[in-house]
Amino acid sequence: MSQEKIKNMDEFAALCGISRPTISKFFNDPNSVRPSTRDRIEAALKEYDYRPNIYAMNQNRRLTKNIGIVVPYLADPFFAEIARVIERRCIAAGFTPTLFSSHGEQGLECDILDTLRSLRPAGVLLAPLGRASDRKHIEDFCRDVPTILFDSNIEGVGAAFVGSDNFSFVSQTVEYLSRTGNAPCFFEMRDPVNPNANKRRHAYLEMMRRLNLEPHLVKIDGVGWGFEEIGRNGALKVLRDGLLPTDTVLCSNDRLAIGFLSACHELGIRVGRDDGCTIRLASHDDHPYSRFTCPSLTTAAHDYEAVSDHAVETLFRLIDAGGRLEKREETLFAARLIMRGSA
Amino acid sequence: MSQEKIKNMDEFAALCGISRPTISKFFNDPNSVRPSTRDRIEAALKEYDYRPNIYAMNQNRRLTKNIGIVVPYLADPFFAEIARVIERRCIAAGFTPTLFSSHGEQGLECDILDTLRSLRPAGVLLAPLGRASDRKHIEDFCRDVPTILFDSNIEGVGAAFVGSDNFSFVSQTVEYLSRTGNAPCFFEMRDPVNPNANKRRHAYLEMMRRLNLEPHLVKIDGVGWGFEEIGRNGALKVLRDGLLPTDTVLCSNDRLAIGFLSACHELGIRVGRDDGCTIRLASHDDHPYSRFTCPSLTTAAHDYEAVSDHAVETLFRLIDAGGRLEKREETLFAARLIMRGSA
DNA sequence: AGCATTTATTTACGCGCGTCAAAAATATAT
DNA sequence: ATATATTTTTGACGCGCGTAAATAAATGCT
Repeated sequence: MSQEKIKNMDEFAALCGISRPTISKFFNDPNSVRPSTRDRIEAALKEYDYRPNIYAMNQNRRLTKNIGIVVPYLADPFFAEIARVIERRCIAAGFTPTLFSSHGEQGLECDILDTLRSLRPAGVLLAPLGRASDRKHIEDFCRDVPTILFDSNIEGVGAAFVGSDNFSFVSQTVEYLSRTGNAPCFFEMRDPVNPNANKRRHAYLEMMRRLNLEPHLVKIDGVGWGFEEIGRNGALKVLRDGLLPTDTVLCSNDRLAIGFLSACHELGIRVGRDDGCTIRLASHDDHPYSRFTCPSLTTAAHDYEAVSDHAVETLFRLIDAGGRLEKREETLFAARLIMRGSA
Repeated sequence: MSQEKIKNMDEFAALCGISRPTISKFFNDPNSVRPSTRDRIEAALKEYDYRPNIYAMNQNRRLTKNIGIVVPYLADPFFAEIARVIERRCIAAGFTPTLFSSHGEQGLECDILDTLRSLRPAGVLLAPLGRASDRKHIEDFCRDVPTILFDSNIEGVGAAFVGSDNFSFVSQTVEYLSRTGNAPCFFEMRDPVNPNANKRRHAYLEMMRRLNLEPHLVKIDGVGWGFEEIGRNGALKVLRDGLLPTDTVLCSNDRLAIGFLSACHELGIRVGRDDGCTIRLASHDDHPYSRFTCPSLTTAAHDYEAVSDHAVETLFRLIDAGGRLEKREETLFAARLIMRGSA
């Protein structure tokens, strides 16, 4: 490999002995040039290892190969994991994904969308903050950029929504817990940011009604994204004050449950189905860590693969269709109950 | 706010009644134009909400405001957390950070560095894969782009390295465990990707030598980034086969320890200092979840803040200095022992 | 008011690349 | 070999913006 550094396509074209527009065409699609030409370019590519400036390309292409991925909080392993899967799918499809985290803040979410406009992405996969989102800002963005929402829905915004069916989650856990022991109370944050939390509460209430059981909501205080800490503190308070209405607890999500487990351990309360256990605990999400808690968490699992796949495929379809779908699609995937040690 | 959409600086300049170069100057530094001019521009900004295309800016600026952040595996909450802190620091300093995850793969790490060249970043904060990195590729990159390495060091590469002092981690845990009970064995992966793992093993051996204690290395099989699973399987095997040489275990890192705890729970082995506990377990990193394990993990904590701050500050200094430092700096931060329930 | 100084405008060019139309070269078919 | 189709080249323009030099306007000072 030669040492000289090539800084633009003109230089590279000169070294190839081929005109720049042809080189440009080649990078757009190597099969669009004659095989002999392609070979010459690829040979030169080995020799000088030049790469076109991707951001300069994007400035001019009708349609870029960029995809924006936005999640509300990347330090949450749930989003980290789903972002990881989605990112890989995009790469495999020949796109250049760029990942952004809103860090739980409305202002940053808006900034990210503004930055994304500059990127001229072919499409965007957006998991909005939810209640904390600036709806109008997101609406405006979606009007200009082909966008698929995932994880949390904002009614009517974006070309499609792909997520999980919260009723499926809660109905399975409630049914299972009720069938195998006492009916659960529902443990949740008083003021959840994520709209899924509200859907889950409603699903719980509805399921309890159907089963002719008395519902109990246990609402705990706390704000922000430190759900484990919030769950732990809430559980400590509830347990110490004897406010738990049942021996069976259904947490709105796994991260709260992880905090709950931590509180139980601290108070010497054993959780699970075994003899000597006084509390059963179940939850929702199948968080990457819920397999490793002590006891392991019984939970309703997202179909991560299906959600990621379908979100990405829908986006590709949207891009192919020129940025518009016939009508807004909403796809919800059912949960899978995973029985582990905690209930 | 007016409805018309402004798509470039020319249009915006026309609407302001101010020349484009002046507008450009304003966006570069609002204080570089006369206050009255600034007011007019800011008023127009409210009216039409225009934002310059950041990627077009970067193509031409001598020095961009871009910063690249690269971590080896973003689904690891440790990196997610440190990336989060660093990202926020950069934003606060007026930079535009872009976050990349190598997903544990050499090929992707190289691709990311190539993509980063196109971004023309003012600087890059890179946590390399470690042993799995393509050293030459990274060296070449660092020659062209001002880069600070963090988390794992590659000798002689980059303008500086900022990380944690592995000896400080291990010496504190070994000393503490030995002082308060039996000396620990060292539980680790047979073939760790992260160079810190090797440093920690050496530190363990050295500390045991100093304390005149017999060292025991427990090496477990497994590849990839699923450390909890690897730790769990390794622990299950070791515990079932009675291969554990001591009742005190020091894990190379918290994620392995989380897996170890899970195995202990499954086998009915109680971990901690209380009566009835048969194993003490400690570890390193102070992983975001180690506070919530059951029992909570005794561990040596990174000084996340210090590492992030110093990495970012060093990068800013590097940028100010035009991309070169007098000589390569290596800064290691000491660990802080955090005594929790597990040992 | 007159002069020096600061700030803004004009003009023109550059960045690295996409894209288009017309002309030239090459390949394929007859 | 000739006509036709395909591919490549040439040349020119555009994207959205930075930047530099020369000129014009506004401001500060005495």
